[in-house]
Amino acid sequence: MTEQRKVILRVLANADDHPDANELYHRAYALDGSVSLSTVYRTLRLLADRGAIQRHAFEEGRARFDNADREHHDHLIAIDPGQVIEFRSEKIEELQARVASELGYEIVRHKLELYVRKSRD
Amino acid sequence: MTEQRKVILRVLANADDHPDANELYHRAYALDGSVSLSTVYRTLRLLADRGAIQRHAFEEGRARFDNADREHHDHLIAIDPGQVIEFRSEKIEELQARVASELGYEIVRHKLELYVRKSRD
DNA sequence: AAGCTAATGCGAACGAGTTGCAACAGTCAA
DNA sequence: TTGACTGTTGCAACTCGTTCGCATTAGCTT
Repeated sequence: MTEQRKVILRVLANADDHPDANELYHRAYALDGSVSLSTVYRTLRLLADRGAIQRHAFEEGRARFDNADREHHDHLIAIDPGQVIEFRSEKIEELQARVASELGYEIVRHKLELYVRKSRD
Repeated sequence: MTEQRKVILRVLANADDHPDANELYHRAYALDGSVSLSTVYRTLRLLADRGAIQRHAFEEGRARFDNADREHHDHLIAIDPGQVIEFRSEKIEELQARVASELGYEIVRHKLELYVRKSRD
């Protein structure tokens, strides 16, 4: 367990938003100037492969990350300011499982993303 | 309306799977050797911007396309053979709208992907 | 302290997608 | 039919996020 990994893990643990690799690199670099972007990518890949963190591929191209120790949630993505909000609907989860099972499948994982804008009223 | 665009449109119209840009390029090239990859990308972007076709960003990185003249549907993706099945659940659509509106948003578009495997029973 | 392995930083390479530019095709008016 | 104007094309060079090769270094073990 190297110093760089410790720093990256600390940054991840303290992140309550959904930072991308570059953002994580900058936060880690601020704590320890010996962290490189390659190491951030390598560590993220390692952790995601082991299921220790969650990798999200939203539509913007780059990947975003969050801790996987929390319970499953879906994402509501505001398109103008690029904000990401988490939510969870038991009913939707149930219905998804039903749809899959009616077609003869069981769900391994799923992704529900609502791209939204503030409703004006 | 140039010859190249006609060919690309024809290929898109005949595609009942979800091909990516490169696959579409090869299919178009087979019909007309004067089609280039740039033009495929440019045409896809044009059509997607106008809503004439649908761009899907699944987890593999590259984008896949299908005709948008059909009604909205979500995707059920079998992970071992890589098959993509379309479905639609009115109830899920409703619940999504409710979740968003409770948080003060309205849905612009959404994406629901169920990654599944055949259920053994 | 020595030695071995695994992790690091750097820069170069990757793949999907975009873009600048000069050449070209379509369309329309005369 | 010609010419001219506008939009589209192919090519190569580029971007951006991410990965990789490699020589160097850090972290454990004895």
